Amino acid sequence: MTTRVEQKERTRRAILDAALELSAESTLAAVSLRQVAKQVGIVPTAFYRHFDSVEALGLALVDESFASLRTMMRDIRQGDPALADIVDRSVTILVDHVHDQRAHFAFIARERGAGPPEVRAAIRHQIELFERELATDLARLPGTDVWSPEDLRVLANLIVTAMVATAEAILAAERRPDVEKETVERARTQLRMVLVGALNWRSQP
Amino acid sequence: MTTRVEQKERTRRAILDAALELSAESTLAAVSLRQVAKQVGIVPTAFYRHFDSVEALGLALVDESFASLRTMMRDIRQGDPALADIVDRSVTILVDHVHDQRAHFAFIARERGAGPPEVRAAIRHQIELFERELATDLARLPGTDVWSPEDLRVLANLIVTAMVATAEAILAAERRPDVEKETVERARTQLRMVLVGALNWRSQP
DNA sequence: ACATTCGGTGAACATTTGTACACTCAGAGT
DNA sequence: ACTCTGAGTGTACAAATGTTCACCGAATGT
Repeated sequence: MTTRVEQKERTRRAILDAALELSAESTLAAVSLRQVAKQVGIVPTAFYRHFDSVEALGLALVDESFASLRTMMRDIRQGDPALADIVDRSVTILVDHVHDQRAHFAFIARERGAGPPEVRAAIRHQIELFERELATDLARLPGTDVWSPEDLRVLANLIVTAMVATAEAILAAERRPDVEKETVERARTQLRMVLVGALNWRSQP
Repeated sequence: MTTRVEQKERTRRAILDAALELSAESTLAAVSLRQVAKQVGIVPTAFYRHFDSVEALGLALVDESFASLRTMMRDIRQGDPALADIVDRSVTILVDHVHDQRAHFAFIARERGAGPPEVRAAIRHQIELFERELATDLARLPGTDVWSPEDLRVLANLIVTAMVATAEAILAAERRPDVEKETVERARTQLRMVLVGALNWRSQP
């Protein structure tokens, strides 16, 4: 026995999952409404009961994907800041979440560059918000009080860029643990390099 | 008066340009053979005289795009290494080339994440080669003699990642000089931060 | 001068696409 | 009990897709 809203939500989920899966080969822009419908097991026209278009579907997926990203961010904040192993912990959490939310991360990585303009813009905006949050987090770290707000934003941007690249590399590593381990180790080293740079910032020209 | 090979080459170019332009809205994966043909002004079947498929076209575009990237790399190498303003010069050259080869850079940025798997792989490979070249360049800089080859690769990867992100940001800035200027300034600062980190590397834990 | 090569043509095809429209029929509100 | 709402159905159609095939005609090699 199923209530009406339950059933609708279930179908909606099925559509989202189908789109996630189908877009994995290339792009959401290359996914047709009919493909999604077939995969879900509904008739094409029923799609419109849930989304106005495939693009609207894409925007919903962006929301969903970044919601899981925020969960990750919360996890990272969860620990003692100013801890020595903050780098290791952050990278580990990132890796775990990429494994956990593989489809979502892959979706963002793909649609960030390709994908309908609106979707692209939405992703860009979310990443920017992300950077801002990281910047305020960094401001709470000891030793950053001599930093200008702009430099903090610049640093946050660099870190986010590196982490996005790391996530993409992990996705590309697919099921090769050795490659992945190398990627993770690289990310840790890079973060440390950046931190060394940060700590010595403004002490030289 | 046109020789036969000339005419063929001209049509080939027209196809490449059309694909570059059409794929700018979303992705090459979403571009149909017929769209390309129509844009070029040839009949769909004539397309096959030049490429086996749209994917093959994509691979050709990857080659072309990276050829122009190598030109840029050569320009950067052209100057006195170990120069103090090496950062400024490199960033300036990057910006110029992004403007000059806008379509190619945009193509790579898009198809790197989306696009047919083969195209993705080709781009990934080229970027890796790029990293390697940068690593050997870095090895020639003074002060890097205490670095391990692995750390050099890691550093090169970080720099390339940041530069790719910078190029993407410049493309996203479109025709807004203020945003672009900010982006460029950010890239310079980031490179300096990374260099500060690099110079102090191994001198701390 | 003549035969050949080959880039481009044009018709034809089976599929797939997005969307419109009228419909059913079970759960929800009264 | 009775109506109403709305998710999902089924049919239909014009448009666009990739690929095939036979064909043309001008530049090319001999």
